[in-house]
Amino acid sequence: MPELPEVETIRRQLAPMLEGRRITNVVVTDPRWVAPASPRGFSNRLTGSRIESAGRRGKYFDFLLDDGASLVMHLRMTGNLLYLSEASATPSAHLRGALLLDSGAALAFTDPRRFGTAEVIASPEAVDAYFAARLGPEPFDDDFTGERLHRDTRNRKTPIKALLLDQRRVAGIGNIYADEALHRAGIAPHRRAARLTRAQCDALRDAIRDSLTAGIDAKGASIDDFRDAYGVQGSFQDQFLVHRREGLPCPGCGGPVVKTRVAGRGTYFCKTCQRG
DNA sequence: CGCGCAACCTGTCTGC
DNA sequence: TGCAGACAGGTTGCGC
Repeated sequence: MPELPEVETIRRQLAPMLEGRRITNVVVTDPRWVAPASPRGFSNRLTGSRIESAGRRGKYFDFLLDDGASLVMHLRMTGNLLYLSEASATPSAHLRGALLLDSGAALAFTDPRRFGTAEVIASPEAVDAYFAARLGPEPFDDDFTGERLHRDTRNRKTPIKALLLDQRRVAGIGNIYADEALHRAGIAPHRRAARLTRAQCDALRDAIRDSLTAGIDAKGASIDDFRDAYGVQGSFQDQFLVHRREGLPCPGCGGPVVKTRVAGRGTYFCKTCQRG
């Protein structure tokens, strides 16, 4: 579910509601959500802080606090972050924790599969180090170029799809947008990265941006669990070119989309349009 | 270092 | 209907 467009959709909705608000209480209903911190320690650390901004890096939320620390969250597979204008409306199903705000609203984290995380990172420098260790360039930043992608693929025999899923190469792409971008670029997902030409890397860079932009415009893809900050489904799943479309016609040639397995993930592509 | 894969969890769907 | 097994959008750590 939550790849860059889904996280960005929520971030855009939350930013105006959270910025300038003070956290009046924090409830942790699943200790795993904040581990290795303790629920009490997590709650005490955040209570009284003001949220300065709602940022994003890759698939991570980065809520900057007034003391320079950041509250960093990740939805992993099935997490949802819901904005509730009335704190009393906090959902009970799969609730992992909630922040109560001085506006009377609440931010609730739900997650059936319990992979999602929340943690406080003490300083801007520590946040930079945290992301630098895990994430490559943002797909829309100037330093993510076809040239860079070409350089990063040299001597790499891993399938290009596996490389796109590696967050240190480029941040924010997951299984959905990897399939969609590779189709747009006409590249087979199992193609060895080192075999891509410079022109293909240029095309792939553009295809990644186009796929992510389309996803953001559609307010994300809701295959199953994903909801935006107001509990509403996205619509990008209705525009998928190949992902989850096994046996359905390829929008490029009309031939059947095939399902295979690449990098351990369910992978969808068109054998005719993706020969590169 | 590069790569593949299991593990972390729960829910849902498929096939017998 | 019941049940075992496969599979699901992500990330990390381990073994080779």
